[in-house]
Amino acid sequence: MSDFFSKVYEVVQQIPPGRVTSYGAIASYLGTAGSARMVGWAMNASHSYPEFVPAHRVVNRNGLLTGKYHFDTPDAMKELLENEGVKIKEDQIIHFKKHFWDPAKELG
DNA sequence: AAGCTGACTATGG
DNA sequence: GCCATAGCCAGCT
Repeated sequence: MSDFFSKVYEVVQQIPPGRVTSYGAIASYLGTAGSARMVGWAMNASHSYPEFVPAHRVVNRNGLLTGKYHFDTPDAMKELLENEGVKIKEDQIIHFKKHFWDPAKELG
């Protein structure tokens, strides 16, 4: 497992319940700004990671649940978020900015 | 081994 | 404000 993937998982695991962040924010925090795709790719590969990775708390910059179809069911991502108090409408997080969790800001 | 792909984002028309 | 284009780079075929 490359360092990049491990670091992505470590950051994602530190996202508090009810909070969300974006692929770009994580990439930027890891010093690989512009490689947001790799963060998404890491999520795609998170199933092979030995620990639980709350990939549902990572969405695109618009708060859109673009990765919902990569879960067991298309509604799994939405239900997980709503279970944590995050409202979803039309596959988009309501008050996204309010729930946004910036790793660079929260983790220093 | 060489190319394609993608859970993204910024930019320009 | 929506559509097209272009960087990004690791894994998969």
